[in-house]
Amino acid sequence: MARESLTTLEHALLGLLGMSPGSGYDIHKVFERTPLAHFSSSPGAIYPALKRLARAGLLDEEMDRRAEARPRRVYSLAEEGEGRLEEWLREQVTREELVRKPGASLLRFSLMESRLSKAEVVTYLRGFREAVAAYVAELETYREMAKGGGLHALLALENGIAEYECELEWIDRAMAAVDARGAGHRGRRKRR
Amino acid sequence: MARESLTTLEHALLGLLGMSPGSGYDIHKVFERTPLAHFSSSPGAIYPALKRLARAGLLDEEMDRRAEARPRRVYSLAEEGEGRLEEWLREQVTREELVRKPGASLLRFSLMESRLSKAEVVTYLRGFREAVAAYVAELETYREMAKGGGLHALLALENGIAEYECELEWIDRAMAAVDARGAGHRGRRKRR
DNA sequence: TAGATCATGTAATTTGTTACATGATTCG
DNA sequence: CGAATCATGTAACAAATTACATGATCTA
Repeated sequence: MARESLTTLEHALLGLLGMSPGSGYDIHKVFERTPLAHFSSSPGAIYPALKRLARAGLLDEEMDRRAEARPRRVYSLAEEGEGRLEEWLREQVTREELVRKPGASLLRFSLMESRLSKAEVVTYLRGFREAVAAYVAELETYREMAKGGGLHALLALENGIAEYECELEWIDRAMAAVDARGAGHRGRRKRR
Repeated sequence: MARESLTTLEHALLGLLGMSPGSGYDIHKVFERTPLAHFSSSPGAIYPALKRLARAGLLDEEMDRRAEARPRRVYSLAEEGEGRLEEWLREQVTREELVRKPGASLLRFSLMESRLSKAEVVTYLRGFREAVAAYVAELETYREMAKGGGLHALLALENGIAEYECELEWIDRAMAAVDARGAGHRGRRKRR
């Protein structure tokens, strides 16, 4: 059992349920009504994923039968799940992830706040920055080639470059913001 | 047969083969070596998709057996495929597409150059701009909410806002560039 | 009290991923 | 002449989408 690696959706579920336990419908609402919306809120994706994670021992499943209502299955992060989650949170941003899983790097950033130390967060952002900068450089090399092609192709390429440059600026702001804050939640202020 | 709507990959295949016919491996190379890389270059995605499109009558499949080499199946855009492609190219950008299919709106832009008139392109960009602006406005409303949450959540939200604002700037530049060029390829300079 | 929407899912189908298979050609 | 890489796929499997199903509770 237990596929080696989890999907982005599964990681998102671990992260969200790690913040506060909830049911499939709670997750559905988050995906429906917050900017996390690029995940599908379709039940056919969420419920089976929760079940998979529970079967794999990464989530605890608990039946909630207060009162009259239909019983709801409430999921919370199991210990093994914490391990897997933090392992994922510590993964560096790669070119591959940048290109093939847009949003994943940012998702990881937004879920690491309470689980990684400030130093780790800064390291993560530094790696993020490097990966983006390298990709921008790669895209620049296409520019000459694209000049031979059509106008739209060139513009589309420039869209990509601009987008990632904008990401770079954000990363710098984010580093400053993280830095400005005192020692992180898990930062364990230097003893005494 | 013929599912109602095509996937983004299938639309991309129609667009690429509409520019110049080619084999599955040619497509693979494009996805592998150009910034179109967010499509999977895996043969398991490409070859079946080509077959589907050929079966549906949107692509023409032709066996190329020059000389010694293994025969390659060369695909080109069929007439029905042109219709479907142009139909898709004329679709407006929606919030849904922006959120759930990142990259699709830009792909459409880059494939419409030789098939839509300059006026249509400008209209498309105008719609694109509106959709992005509306989405930025939507994200702004979350900002207040996010202040209650953690720092990372707020930063992630601001990343989204910054990214789409950057997209707005690009759209303006693109409109200017398209406009600056003479009457478009399909623009049929005013008679005489 | 009828209709919406909350809350929970299941099932059929399609798509995409990963891994494998195969033969030709080019490179060291 | 052996290894890489070009070029073509197939097969098994996992995952996501779409559509359906069901009952409770709120609301006009």
